[in-house]
Amino acid sequence: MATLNRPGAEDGHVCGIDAAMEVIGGKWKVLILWALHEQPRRRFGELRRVVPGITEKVLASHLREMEADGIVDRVAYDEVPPRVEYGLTKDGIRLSDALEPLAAWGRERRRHA
Amino acid sequence: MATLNRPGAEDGHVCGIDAAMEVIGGKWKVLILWALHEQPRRRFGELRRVVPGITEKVLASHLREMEADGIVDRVAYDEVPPRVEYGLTKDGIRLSDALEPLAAWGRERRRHA
DNA sequence: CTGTATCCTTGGGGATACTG
DNA sequence: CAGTATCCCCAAGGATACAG
Repeated sequence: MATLNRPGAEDGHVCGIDAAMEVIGGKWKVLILWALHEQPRRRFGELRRVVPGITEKVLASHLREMEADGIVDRVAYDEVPPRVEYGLTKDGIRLSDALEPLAAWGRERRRHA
Repeated sequence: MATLNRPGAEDGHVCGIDAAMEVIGGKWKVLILWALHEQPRRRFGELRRVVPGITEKVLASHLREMEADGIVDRVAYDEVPPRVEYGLTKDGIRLSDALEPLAAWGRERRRHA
């Protein structure tokens, strides 16, 4: 187990979790991650449908941030009408896998709620 | 793997993760969790020191929310000066364990950053 | 279809002072 | 020591319109 006030944490992170939290901290990011983990190569409009309640603007900005964080990749096909497919990078897949125990905890908790 | 648009998700949660995210979503909550996982029975002032940057007000409100969520327990001793000790419930410990892979992901990512 | 561009709102969190 | 009580701020997110 890592130490909280570990010497050498000059990057502003005291443990690995908060570094991860910065990446998945956006309001809808884990849902987007989950959607792409369930089925990759999803299109923009598809994601909008599968993540109910999100607006175009927020979906777009979240996707862009996740791209910048190296967990989502974007493939644009030069067609008309335009087609864009989103998927997970290797790192995104590993993140998604790392999220599974947390998801199990949430499911379990809901069962007993 | 759970389905995103699972029928029967009338509680507003589409998968287990977002239920978990609601619990750990506060800005400092994972750090508090981590601190109590490392060493339970910590006192208020101790937590304030070990979670650098947090204010009294936010620490107090976070602790109260985590208590309400059933992951933190609070024991007040009737002494003067007052003494209060915070720890994790069973559920809090399980949550903390479920967070470990995520922490590992964050640490790994920092190594390669 | 896949997005920008604007404008606006809200509540989570910060600063500070105070109390039992 | 372990917290409340106030006041305040601002960035994340929402609504809507428009564009290539």
